[in-house]
Amino acid sequence: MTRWLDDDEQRAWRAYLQMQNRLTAHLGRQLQQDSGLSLADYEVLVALTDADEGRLRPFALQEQLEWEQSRLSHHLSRMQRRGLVDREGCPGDRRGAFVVLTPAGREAIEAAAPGHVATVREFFLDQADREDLRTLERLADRVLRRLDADGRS
Amino acid sequence: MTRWLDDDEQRAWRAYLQMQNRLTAHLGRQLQQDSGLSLADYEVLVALTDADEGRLRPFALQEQLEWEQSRLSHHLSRMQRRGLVDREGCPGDRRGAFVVLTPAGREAIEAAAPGHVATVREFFLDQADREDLRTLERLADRVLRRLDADGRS
DNA sequence: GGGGACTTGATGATGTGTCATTTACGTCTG
DNA sequence: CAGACGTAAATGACACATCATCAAGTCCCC
Repeated sequence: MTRWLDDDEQRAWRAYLQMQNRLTAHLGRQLQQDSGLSLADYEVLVALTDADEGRLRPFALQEQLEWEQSRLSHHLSRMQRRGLVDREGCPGDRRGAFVVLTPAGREAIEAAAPGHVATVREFFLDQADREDLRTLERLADRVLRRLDADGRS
Repeated sequence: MTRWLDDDEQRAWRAYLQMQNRLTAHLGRQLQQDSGLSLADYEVLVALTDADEGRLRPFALQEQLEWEQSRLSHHLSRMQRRGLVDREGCPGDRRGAFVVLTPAGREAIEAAAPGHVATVREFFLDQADREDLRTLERLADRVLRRLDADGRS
């Protein structure tokens, strides 16, 4: 006997889904048009920028981004083709590799970040007060814990 | 002068992004594995099920789903190939067409829905109380209004 | 009723994500 | 040190999304 969603649940869930879809689409379009980067590119570049010397092992990047290994590999190939990152061999573990931020990659992320942050602020953060943010963070953390619990079983 | 995110904002935004990515991935995987449908398939089938006689004009479907026209067209082609929907000519407007739910499509959505709803409940709704849902809905509505305001300018 | 503008919808090219598999190297154990 | 097992990463096939463009029909106004 399925317990379907009641009206409150239905409205909240749909509103959430709609916000997710439209906000993500909007952020992606802004980034793409203003900087020629996708949201995925942006995430990769941010992670590399935060890393020491702009270099990371792919598997470290993978854990940080929570991407599938194969997705990362394909994406890095495309970014490499565009000159945003480069791959280097890893001394000491010859299976391994390093992903390195190129100068062009660093330029791209530095040019893109202000506009992206401004857009996140304008369309999301400015629509929420501190209390909303706390509630959202608490909810998200609980959902994530629930997902973790499931994955590890 | 970019105003970067402060700690509270950073944490909330990241938690939201992470929840979004992982929850969507989890829901998609559950649906795919248990029913052989993608989330996109599911949305299309739900819209058709709600429609009178399981038939809709593609452009009506498009507005309801808020998809790009081309995405819908491609997706319908794939679903048609799999026998989930069918296309029919539209009397009265010979440009137009109808998308029709096939018996197989109806079976698929009826088989998939209970599991999907249960998963949404287990991983999302059960992690929120009524107050959380109200807050989320209010926030989502405000973000959506902001997006609307931008689009129409 | 003829011609432009809009609407409905399909298509091809390209970039992206996932799954399954492969390659190559490391590690541990008998 | 040989073989089994595990780990790092790449690859190929396919499903999906987006963009630009096209084809065909409808609407409207002169």
